[in-house]
Amino acid sequence: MVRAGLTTERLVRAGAELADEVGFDQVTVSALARRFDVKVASLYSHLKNSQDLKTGIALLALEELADRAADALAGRAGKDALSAFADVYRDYAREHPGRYEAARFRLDPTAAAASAGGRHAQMTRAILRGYDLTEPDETHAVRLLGSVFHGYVSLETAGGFSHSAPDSQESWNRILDALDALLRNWPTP
Amino acid sequence: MVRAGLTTERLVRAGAELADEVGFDQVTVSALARRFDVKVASLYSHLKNSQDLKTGIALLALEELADRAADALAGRAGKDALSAFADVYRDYAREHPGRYEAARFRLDPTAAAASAGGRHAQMTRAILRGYDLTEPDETHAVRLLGSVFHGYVSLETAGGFSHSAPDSQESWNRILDALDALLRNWPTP
DNA sequence: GTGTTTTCCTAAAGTCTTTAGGCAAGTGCG
DNA sequence: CGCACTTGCCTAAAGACTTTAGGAAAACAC
Repeated sequence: MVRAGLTTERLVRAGAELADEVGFDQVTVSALARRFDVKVASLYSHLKNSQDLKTGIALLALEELADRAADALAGRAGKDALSAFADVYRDYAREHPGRYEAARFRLDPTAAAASAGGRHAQMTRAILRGYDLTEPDETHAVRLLGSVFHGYVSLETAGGFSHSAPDSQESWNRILDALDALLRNWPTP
Repeated sequence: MVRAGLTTERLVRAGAELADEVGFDQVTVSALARRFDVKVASLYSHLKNSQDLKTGIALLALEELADRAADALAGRAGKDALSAFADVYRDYAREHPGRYEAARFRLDPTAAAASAGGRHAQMTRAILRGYDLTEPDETHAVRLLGSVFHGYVSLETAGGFSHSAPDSQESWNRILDALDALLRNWPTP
């Protein structure tokens, strides 16, 4: 019989597509096998288990997101960099909801260390270099930005801001304005 | 044989406890049946299905959270109200991680309408009455606060801020200071 | 006390995960 | 080229969860 040409790489990539189509939590080894028209057990030569597949998708998503962010940041600073960076997250979540969910998947410490998580933190710090913050305020600000971006995107994706005025896009713009103002004027107690 | 005295109410309540112990996504009709020492099929007289159970837990969590927030807000205004409100979310998530996850569960529109979601939005608006914001800025600010609180709590719960200085509690305090300053000084383009 | 309703049960089918062991398709070496 | 070897996909099977159908006994109503 003709072989399907499975590899871990291809499986993870297809898993990511599947996630975008049906949701990350609906990604299943069985569904993936169906997609390749192959028996379920065959996938276990390439994947340790179901968790392994999900971890793979999460790592892929974090990588892609970091790549896009790095691109967006090139040649920008200040508010410009802040907006571009934030938009990368929001756009990615809208284009690839399943992958975005995956990026929020709780990784075990080993996987987390090997992930692009560090790049994300570094880039956030790079943006803050356009503002006059010193430690520990810079770290507080990193955490604030992470919270706002993740929080907004996840509420928006969950449908929180649809069906009500004003438009979500407008809130997003004004929130970025507000964050810029805040960072330029970070309060000292 | 002696009856177990199951009711939807008791099942949902036990489901919430289970969620706090093993995580919301590990809450299963089977596990719940074991907890009541009863056969699985018996639960289906009280629950439409597994989704129904999860929705019930989500509604319970939203209710509890709204009750706590209402208590915390009583007699407070301004920064004081802001901090108290924010702490309710954070503390609840730390005390009841499973329930908090449940509160983030995507409800179908019918359940969402019947949920305490509206109370949460109303209370956020009440806090903002202590600041000088007019529409549509008030709505933008509601969305910002929701994003920060949800985002911070969910990153913190996922372990994002542990094992690194400064202490998460300190970031939380400084972020609340920053939000207070921002709301007192909301930028107009 | 009889009749009705409610509560829990047994049984069964469908899905997903994961492991064990097998045959055949590709690969490498003489 | 032909052979052994490795790898890739298969069949088989067991265990867990979900959900439905239909039955028996407990609780209740009069």
